Amino acid sequence: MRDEDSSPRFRIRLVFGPDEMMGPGKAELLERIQRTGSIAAAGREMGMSYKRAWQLVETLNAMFRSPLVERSRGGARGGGAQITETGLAVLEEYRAIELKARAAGDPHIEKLKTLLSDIPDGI
Amino acid sequence: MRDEDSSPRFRIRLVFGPDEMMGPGKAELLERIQRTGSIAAAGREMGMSYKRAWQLVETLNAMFRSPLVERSRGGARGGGAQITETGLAVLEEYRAIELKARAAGDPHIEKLKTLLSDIPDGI
DNA sequence: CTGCGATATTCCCGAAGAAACATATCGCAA
DNA sequence: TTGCGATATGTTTCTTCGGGAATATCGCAG
Repeated sequence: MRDEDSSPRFRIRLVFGPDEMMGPGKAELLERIQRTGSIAAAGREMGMSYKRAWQLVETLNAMFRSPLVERSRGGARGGGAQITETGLAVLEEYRAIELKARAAGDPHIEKLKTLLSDIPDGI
Repeated sequence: MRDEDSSPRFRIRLVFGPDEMMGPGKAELLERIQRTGSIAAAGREMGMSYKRAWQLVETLNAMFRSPLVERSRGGARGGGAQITETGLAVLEEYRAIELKARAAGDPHIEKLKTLLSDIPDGI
C-alpha cells in the first residue's frame, strides 16, 4: 500500500468494536470517492488495488446503520460510486475529531519532540 | 498478539517518522515495566512473548535521545528493568495527549455512535 | 446486440510479521 | 562452582494480509 502521510503529527483510529474501526485510511478513501465519483479511481489515487478499496467500502457500509457509499453499475460510463448523506456526516465528524484532538495534544507533542533522537527540522 | 483494550473510544498513535511511532501498546508496556520491574513480567501480563516485549523496548530506546528503559542482567534475581526519568516523562506526556484528545473529541464520538449499526449499550 | 467502463467476486501466490522454539549470557547466592 | 532468573539474540515455522490476475455482471450508447 502506501505511506498514507508524510508529515503526520498523530493518527487517530476510532475503535467501536471488534472489526469495527475507522482511521485515516478509510477517511481519505471516503473523501476521494466523493471527489472522483469512483471507488476504482479513489483507490488508484491512494496506490491501492480496486479490491482493497472495495473491501474497505464494504466494511464501512456494514459498520453503520445506513451505507456511507452508494454504488451503481452499468450505464453510459460504466457506473460509479458516491458518498451518501450519512457518509458525509461521518466524514465530517471524523475530521472534526481529528482537528480538535490534534489541537488539544499539540503542546505535549512539541514537548515530546524535544526528547526524540533525530534532529528536529525547526532548530 | 492481543485485543489490547476492550472498551477503547479511540486510539492515538504518534508518528514521528518512518519506524518511529508510539501508540497504546508501547505506552502500556512502559507502565507495566515500571510497575513490575521486568520486561518479561510486563510482557507476560500483556500476553506477548518476551522477545516481542524486548523488541518494543529496543525501538523505544532507539527512538529517543536517551533510553526510556534501563536494563540490568544477572544478580540475585536474574536482573530486571526500570523506567528512566525520560521514560517517565514520555509516558506522562503520552497519557496527557490521550486524555486531552479524548476529551476534545468526545462529543463528536457520541454523535458518530448514533450512526453505528449495532445497538449502543447506553440506551 | 455489441462494446465500453465501471462495480462485484473469486482464486492463487508472495511478502511481512508474529509466534514458537532454541540458546547464550550475565552476576549474585548458596 | 553450580543453579537460578532475568536479559539478549538467532532460527524456524506459521499465519495473515494484500496484490495480481481472471471472470462475471450491469446498463446505456452507438
